[in-house]
Amino acid sequence: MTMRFKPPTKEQVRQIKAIYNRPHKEDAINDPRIDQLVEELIGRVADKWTMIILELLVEHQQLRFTQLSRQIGTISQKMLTQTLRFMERDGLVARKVYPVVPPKVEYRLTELGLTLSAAFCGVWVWAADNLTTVESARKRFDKKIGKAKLSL
Amino acid sequence: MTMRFKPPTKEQVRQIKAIYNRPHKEDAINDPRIDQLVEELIGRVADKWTMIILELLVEHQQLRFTQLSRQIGTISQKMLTQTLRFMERDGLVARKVYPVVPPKVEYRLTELGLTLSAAFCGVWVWAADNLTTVESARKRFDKKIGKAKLSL
DNA sequence: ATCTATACTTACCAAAAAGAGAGTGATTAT
DNA sequence: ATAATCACTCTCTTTTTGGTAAGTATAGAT
Repeated sequence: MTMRFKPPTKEQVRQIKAIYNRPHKEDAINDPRIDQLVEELIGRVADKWTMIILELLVEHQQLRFTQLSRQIGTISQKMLTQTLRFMERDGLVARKVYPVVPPKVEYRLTELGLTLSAAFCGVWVWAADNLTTVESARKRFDKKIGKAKLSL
Repeated sequence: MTMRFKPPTKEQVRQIKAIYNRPHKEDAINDPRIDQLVEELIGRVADKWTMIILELLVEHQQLRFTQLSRQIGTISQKMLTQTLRFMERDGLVARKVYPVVPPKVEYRLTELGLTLSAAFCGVWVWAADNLTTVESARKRFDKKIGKAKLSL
């Protein structure tokens, strides 16, 4: 049984860094205490609204609060504010306030935000490539086991 | 103002696919209906427990229920079962049941699961590289705005 | 006869996250 | 005078999530 796909090797890590045009810090990869922080960071950053906002700002360069709200359509003001605040705090978006009335605030990605969207590219590609695989796996599972088993 | 970091280009996407050793399906990238599914899939897959289990199974090849439970330490049985079920349904882990008593069940990653862990590699690398950047951004924000602003 | 081990399932409950909707404050348009 | 715009904030309610603790089935060990 040959394995066509393997977990990422150090060489892959190096190549990925090269694609994103970032210097290779050997030690950061092996530091164990980083794991927890990385996990927390990914948890924060890999949520629905954050990813949508990231995509929209990559596409449009800069958007105002209501423009974002309208583009997303289903987000509540509360969630939009909250998500933008967190992203701002993490240094992913920059907030530019114009002292006019009615108020005007523009959001754009920082360089860090842009690199994050680039980093997500791999996952995005994976998801796009494996959509049908996952869907058929689900169908197979549901047929065999029944959906009831999933709601605990 | 030169921009050192840019969002992923088509060429980057191609290179990433090459690293993960997968064929390049041009059309999948531009299909709009994919966005939603990708988002849902990432939301499912980018949660705390899923990522931890993914990492553990990459490292240990196969583990039994209680072994996973002990390795993680803080997970409840309920969450472990639930997460494993979802991963199985999505075709990320394979479940091997030995018909013995007391029961014995082994979990291992499928090929799909392995490719997912590889795809997350880019995000992992990003998080590891930008940990300090994010942390100092947070400090700066908290000093200027005050933490109170984040709890809505 | 009782205890242990395994891989769960079920019912219940608390906490956290998210949505709905009204309010704010200043200014320009009607 | 009234309404509309914008970027929020605040409160209240609903939904979702996750933890706890108990139960199940069966075989072998003590």
